[in-house]
Amino acid sequence: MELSKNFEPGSTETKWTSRWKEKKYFESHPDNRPPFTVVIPPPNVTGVLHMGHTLNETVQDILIRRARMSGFNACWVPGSDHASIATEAKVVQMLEKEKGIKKADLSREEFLRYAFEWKEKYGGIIYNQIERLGCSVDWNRVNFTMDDHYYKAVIEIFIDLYEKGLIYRGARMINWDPEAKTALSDEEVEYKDITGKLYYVKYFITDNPSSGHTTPSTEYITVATQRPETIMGDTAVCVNPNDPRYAHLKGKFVIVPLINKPVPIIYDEYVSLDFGTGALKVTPAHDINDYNLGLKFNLPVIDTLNEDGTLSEAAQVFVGMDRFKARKAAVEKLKTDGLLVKEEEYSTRMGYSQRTNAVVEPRISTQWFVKMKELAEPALKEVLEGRIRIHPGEKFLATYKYWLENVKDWCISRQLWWGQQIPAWYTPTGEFAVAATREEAFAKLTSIHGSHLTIQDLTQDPDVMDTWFSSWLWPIEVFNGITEPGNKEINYYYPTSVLVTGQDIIFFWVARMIMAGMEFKHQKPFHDVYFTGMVRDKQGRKMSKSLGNSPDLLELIDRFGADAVRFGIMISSPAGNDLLFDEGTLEQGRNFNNKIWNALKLVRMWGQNTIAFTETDNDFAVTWFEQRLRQAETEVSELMKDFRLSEALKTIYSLIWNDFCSWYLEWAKPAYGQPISENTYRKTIQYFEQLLHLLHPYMPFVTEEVYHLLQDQSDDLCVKQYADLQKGNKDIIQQGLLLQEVITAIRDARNRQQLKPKETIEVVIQTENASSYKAFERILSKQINASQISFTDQPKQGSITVVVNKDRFFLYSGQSGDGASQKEDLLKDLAYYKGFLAAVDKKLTNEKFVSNAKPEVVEMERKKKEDAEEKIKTIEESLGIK
RNA sequence: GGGAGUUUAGCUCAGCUGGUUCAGAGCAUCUGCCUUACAAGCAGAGGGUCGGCGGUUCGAUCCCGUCAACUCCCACCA
Repeated sequence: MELSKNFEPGSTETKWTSRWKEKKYFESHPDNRPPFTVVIPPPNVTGVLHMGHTLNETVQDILIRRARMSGFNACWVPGSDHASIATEAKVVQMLEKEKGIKKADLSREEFLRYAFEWKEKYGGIIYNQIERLGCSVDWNRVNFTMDDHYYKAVIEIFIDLYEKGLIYRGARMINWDPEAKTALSDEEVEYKDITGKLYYVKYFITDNPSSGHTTPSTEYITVATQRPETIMGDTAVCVNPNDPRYAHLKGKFVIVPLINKPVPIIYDEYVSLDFGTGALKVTPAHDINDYNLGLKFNLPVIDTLNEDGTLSEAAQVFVGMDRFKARKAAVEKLKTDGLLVKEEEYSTRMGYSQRTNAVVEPRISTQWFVKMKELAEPALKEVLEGRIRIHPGEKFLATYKYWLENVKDWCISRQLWWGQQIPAWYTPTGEFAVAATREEAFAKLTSIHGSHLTIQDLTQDPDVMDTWFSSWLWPIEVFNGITEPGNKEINYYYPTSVLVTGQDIIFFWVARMIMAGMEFKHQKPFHDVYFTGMVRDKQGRKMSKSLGNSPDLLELIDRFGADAVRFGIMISSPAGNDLLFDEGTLEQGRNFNNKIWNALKLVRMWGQNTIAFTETDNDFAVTWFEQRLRQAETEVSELMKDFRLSEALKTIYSLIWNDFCSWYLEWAKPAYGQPISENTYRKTIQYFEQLLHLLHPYMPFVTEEVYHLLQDQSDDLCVKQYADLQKGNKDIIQQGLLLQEVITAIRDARNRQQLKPKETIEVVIQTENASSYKAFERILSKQINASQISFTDQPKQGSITVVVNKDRFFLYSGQSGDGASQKEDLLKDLAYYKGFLAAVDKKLTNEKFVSNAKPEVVEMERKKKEDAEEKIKTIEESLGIK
């Protein structure tokens, strides 16, 4: 069979994807092997995978495939997340744009039907991408956070926590997203620095209205505010009690501008003396600090905003106007009223909704909360005491610790339809019960409140739960661990082995999963956490859909091949470090594919012309590479153990490209037209297979394909088990390095003498250990294109000299060499070694060094000194100095 | 305002527990090659006082302090 010029990823990928699937290699069932479990961080069903996912999935697949080939029962659970708010926003948008339907015109059931249709469509796209990337997931185990059993689990957990007193309902100041019209958790708010304006507004002093006389005054307090549109919600002005400027105003009131309403002046140390004017307008409904002041001083709360961010009836003016328009209008009105003292630029931070990017509005509202303190404690301990290991280590430990130690209650209700509906049932008079069904709730309520109700009177809480309130159960409920506690699967697969995820969701997800694991399973959800960095574009920006700077994964796979994409994303991404996405590394990956492909072509060619002949002249190549391979396998194994995947890949890459292709294959190659010895050929295939085996977790397709093209195989590479590690023989490896060094030095000398590759040279070697050179004489002579090599002849006149260690090589090309430049090179070397020797001598004559440094270090320095002296002697002799 | 991270060749980045036989890789550059697997390749080469300053040490790219630049996270100052 004629092989194509280059590796063709497309057909190979489809072939092996379906073959692996047919053979059910990636399906896992509990058995008596040790499990290696990974649950995929479920991507949102809002769209397609971006490069961050690609990195995550690749890392997981590498770990899973390596475990599978190391004797573990590898189980990788795929799935997706319903992503409550993000998906609902997308569906609403789609309905309006494509069908002209408004959410308000749909019933809850109708809306959910559309949402499920959306999920089917995009979930499918995501799963296809995961498959195209070569991920060895168990497709029988697909989970979705809104599956029936999963839904049930979330409800069960809610009820459980409520009954334990860890969930409560109450009116609090929360983050409100006016665009999605829902509450958000603290973590869903992103702060950005912006330049805003600070407006200085006059509040005229007046008497306490209850005193009867309300004498208008010409005196006023100037208040600084960023938000003049909330003035109508003011219920006080606050100053510091120690502020002499306002000390005389005790008991006085001020007139709230725009609506001319008197409110009291209150005194509290919360207000800084030196910021703004030292006077603060207090708007309890629209600012968390003001809210707290309001509680303290028992101030009324006037909510002047509607849920969509327009001004409410309570504002009295600008009713129905959007908050930002109202701000402008309020400023205009203040100007015309002569109440605006000045406005100035002001840099501040503003909270934005992570999902809709709307400016978040602090708002008082009745929501459901999880008490976090109790849950946080065991989750913190588990990590601090080292039972869950985070990679890379300390970097994230501090962040994790700080967050858990200062964790605030978690607002979990969302005013949305897409998600698990809160299992709380209300009577017309506002009492409620938490229960899984209407019937149970009814039973509970009648037992407390009597039986004057009918079951139809109950209404369920319309809100759904925060998406993370379902995701935090992921490692448990994908094995039905909540709904069928103690089942065979959960017992076998849990705790999972490694969680691979982005560092950006350490609070949202990782910390909460640990809490859930400890609370509901009394056991950590995973042994290790591997944080990947963020994938950024060339300008260093985070790749995101909104910026449109994330390339399309399928297009990349089409252009470079899945293996190349995996290679490119892995080669430059040590754990936890950000990586700039650069197509150059994908090209490198594609070239690597071709390198392997071409090596395959060479070996297959050899296979057509072998000879049952075990001549010794190939033996050094074969002996050397075996040891080199063992050494590299050990290195890779160590690196993998430490999750240093990027470095392990580099090691394999260099092993294949340099050691195997550039050195070994050239060394083992028979002379043109000559057959190769059976032994060398067999060994070559064996080494090649081992290399493919080692690389397979990173580049599954090309390795599987080449494995089968090397020779007929009874098994498939993806399930082939690794053999035990063996130690490489250092002496042989060292000899190989020496040979490489000699070849390179002589080739360099040839280049400097401008010898054409085809011109042969005669070589005389002066060395004390001719025997080791004789062992690779054939290789050496071929690699440097020598017509003859002698260990005894006198160097011919006009030879140039190359020195490697203590050995001298005289090269004679038949034409007069450039003696001057050759001498120059030797002098340069000489100067270097003399400097080197001086440095070593300085150390060895330093008594403090000799007495303080470790003996082996001193010994090494002595060796260096000896070597350098030998080398200098050799060079000097060559130069005829001595 | 706290906390963390980054700063190594022209570019993108490696470098684990301090020792000039480890200052490295890929890309880019230069030289020579269509050599019978591979020009998406082969054989070579050049290029960095490892951000600045100070300290610990016999010895620091690697430890400590400090300064500078960039990045991220956390925090309710109008």
